[in-house]
Amino acid sequence: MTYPFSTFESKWQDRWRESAAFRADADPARPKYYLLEMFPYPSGRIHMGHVRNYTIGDVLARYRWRRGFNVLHPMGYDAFGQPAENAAIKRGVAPRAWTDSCIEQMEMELRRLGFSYDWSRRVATHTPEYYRWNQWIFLKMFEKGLCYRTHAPVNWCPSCQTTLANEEVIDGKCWRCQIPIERKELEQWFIKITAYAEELLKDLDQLTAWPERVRTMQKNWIGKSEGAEIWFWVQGSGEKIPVFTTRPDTIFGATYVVLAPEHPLVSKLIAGKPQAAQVRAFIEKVRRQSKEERLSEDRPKDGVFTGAYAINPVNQEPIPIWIGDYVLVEYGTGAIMAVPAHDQRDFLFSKAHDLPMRVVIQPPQGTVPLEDDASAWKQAYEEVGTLVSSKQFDDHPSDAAKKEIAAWMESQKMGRRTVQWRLRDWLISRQRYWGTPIPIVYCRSCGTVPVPENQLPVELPGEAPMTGEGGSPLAKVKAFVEIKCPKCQQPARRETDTMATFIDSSWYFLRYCSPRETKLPFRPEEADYWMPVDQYIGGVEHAILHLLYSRFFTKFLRDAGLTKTGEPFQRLLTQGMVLKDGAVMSKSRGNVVDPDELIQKYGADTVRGYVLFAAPPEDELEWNDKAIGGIERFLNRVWALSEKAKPVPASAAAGDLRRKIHRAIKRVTDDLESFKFNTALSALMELSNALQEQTESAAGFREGVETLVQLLYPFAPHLAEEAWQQLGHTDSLTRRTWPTFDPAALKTSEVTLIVQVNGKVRARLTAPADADKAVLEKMALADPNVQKWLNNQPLRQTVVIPNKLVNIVI
RNA sequence: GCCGGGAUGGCGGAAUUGGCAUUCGCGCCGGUCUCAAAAACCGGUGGUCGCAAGGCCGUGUGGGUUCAAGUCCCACUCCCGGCACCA
Repeated sequence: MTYPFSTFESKWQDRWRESAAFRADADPARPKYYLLEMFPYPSGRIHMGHVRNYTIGDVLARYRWRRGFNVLHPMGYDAFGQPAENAAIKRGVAPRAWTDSCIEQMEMELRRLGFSYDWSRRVATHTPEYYRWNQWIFLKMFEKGLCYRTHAPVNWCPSCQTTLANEEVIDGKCWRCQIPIERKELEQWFIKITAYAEELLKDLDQLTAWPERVRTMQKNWIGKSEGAEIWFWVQGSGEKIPVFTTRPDTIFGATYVVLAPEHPLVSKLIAGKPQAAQVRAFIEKVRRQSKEERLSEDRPKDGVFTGAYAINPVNQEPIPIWIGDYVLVEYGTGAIMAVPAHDQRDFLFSKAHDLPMRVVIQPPQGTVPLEDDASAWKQAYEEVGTLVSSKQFDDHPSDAAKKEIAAWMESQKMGRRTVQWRLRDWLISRQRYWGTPIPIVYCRSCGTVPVPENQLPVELPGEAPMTGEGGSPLAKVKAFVEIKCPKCQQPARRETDTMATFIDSSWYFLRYCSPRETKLPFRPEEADYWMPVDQYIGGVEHAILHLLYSRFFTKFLRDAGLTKTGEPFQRLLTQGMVLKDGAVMSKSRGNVVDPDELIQKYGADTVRGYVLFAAPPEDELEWNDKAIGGIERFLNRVWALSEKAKPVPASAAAGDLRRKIHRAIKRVTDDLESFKFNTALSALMELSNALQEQTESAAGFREGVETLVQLLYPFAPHLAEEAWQQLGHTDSLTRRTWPTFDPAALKTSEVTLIVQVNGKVRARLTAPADADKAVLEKMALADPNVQKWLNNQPLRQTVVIPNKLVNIVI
């Protein structure tokens, strides 16, 4: 017999909604708490990952309300994206209708879990009221020169039929469909996120309440390298080859230069040279290779001599210019200076093509010097050391020489100090229908014209032919494409690509602050009150993509004067995945557990309780169909206790029971502050077990049950509210002040100490709390068990830790 | 290769931050109730030796510090995640 959850869960959900229990309004007089969970893509039904994410958020929101905070806890839908469009292609449903019905279904299921959202702030990114501000922000960026359109090699997913940002390519595959991406040369829109690279990197240091893992991932992704650009002039021509290096200290050891096969200078260098045909054949060969093939490590480094020479600026030495497949055109300057003695890749290349090596760094004194004959080496020496054969820099330590040589070369106009980033500008054009139209018009006489602000939103047409055969569907909608130029009124064409949907989610947390605002994306004064998000919760799969873009957007909007916040998310909790049989739940594996079915069977509180109890929030959660029964039994017992306590008059708890009650308050409170929901529930179970052993006439029985119900509230709010009412209260627990514990109540008059002999537990003794060290030592030595182990041997040392232990060393 | 995280009973996981290893829950074993089963409730449950009292061993491996180590230090193994011919 389970407790009658089905009769009261919906009742409390209705009551919370009718009383607007979780409605939040900006109120500078009250401390705010902005709690946010990553909003879902409306796929139709919620899955266990959603349940876990949103349950964690709900526990914290309810707890914060009860701690007196003004809590902003909104929910919405990240509603643009490919699944809706794919459904349209497959089944002929209009994306908007499909999306709207998915939202409806999802919201019903979310409501059945009793989450404490301020539903009045709901946003959905596919509405013109929302996406017009994507366009508005895009135009602001365009004004500031942060949006540009250019012809570039881009990532193309042949299955999704669209371009992708670098962040959307995982292991050379599309993040959405796992299909290997291709390179294409296309004209596309980019956002200059690299303009914020330095700040995005630097501010990671402020994010001390983010998981180290996420900060490291972002740091790696941004990839800052400090070094120098060095200019090598081509012998007998006016051409300059800039190379980037992080090791200017090795410049005197540069014995050749290597260009990427795609380097723009190649054709000039080989013109009229006998090597020309061979070079062209090599470039053709490289072009035919896939990116993975070319980048796979431990394959021999292939290359070819151009016939041209460059001058090493520091010693005027002519050195050969090669082309090599290990040099990437998209990083640095697409060309390198090769120092085979001190770079492993150059070392391997020089071995393969019999190129000269020169040692310019010797290991620090006291270690074995390098063999003079470098041809016998097995690998390059990449460590620090002392410079040799480097003219005026001889005997300088290599790490200091990095800066000295770079500065000297800058003064001699041989190059400049510079920084390279791995981060690329963000490609945002998508050749898809279901997204925000890019608010740009192309005019024959005026060129690229931004749509004027007063003409926003550029509405997405309700229908477009979607064939799945590629090409932007909007290009086929005449009424959309053909327009008069906003500047000269001559016939012009609209941009027909849509924006990457990651733009939608890059500022939605600001929109929640003023979800119905019509003049601006959000009201600055409201954002100033609510922002930053105090606690953000979501999956670690967004560690780079969404979190990096959101940080960038926030910084841009700050610089545009709309918000004072520079970092959107103060604290970040990345919840672990929900697994079944050791694997992520998926339809194709057939290991999906449907949350809604479980709610029917066990009730929302049990499902919530289980996902909180089964594992710490950051860890993976292995679903166990049997273990959920443990939570069911626990909640049943709480229900039974509240029924038992109903007729019992209040009486003050004392002694042991009082201690257990206050201990539970302390533990649950501490655990909520540090997100240890699993141990918080353990503490509640212990209190419940302790009450179970009491008769209802025991002093403080009612107090114990009432405390249990109060502490259970954030985890199982429906049951707690119902039980609270059963116990004769008329107020809702939602706004009732969180219980506090009395530190004095935690103390006991007697404590059990352990007695160790040589570090092993040999006896236990009961002593008054805070007893004197000498007294405890005496008691311990008098214990018969201890006597037996001491066996009259002389004592060497005795360690006494009051209230804990006595350790006797013999 | 570089960076980040981890390894504790049959299982999920605890351990007041150096002080009784395994809270709590699942599973399993035994019992109560029942014609029976389920549910519920009660008891037990790291390994090993022992009739018992009790002993010995035990937190990935090897060493160290300490009266005392899951926790600190050194060296390693394996697993998970990120980056990577990035110059």
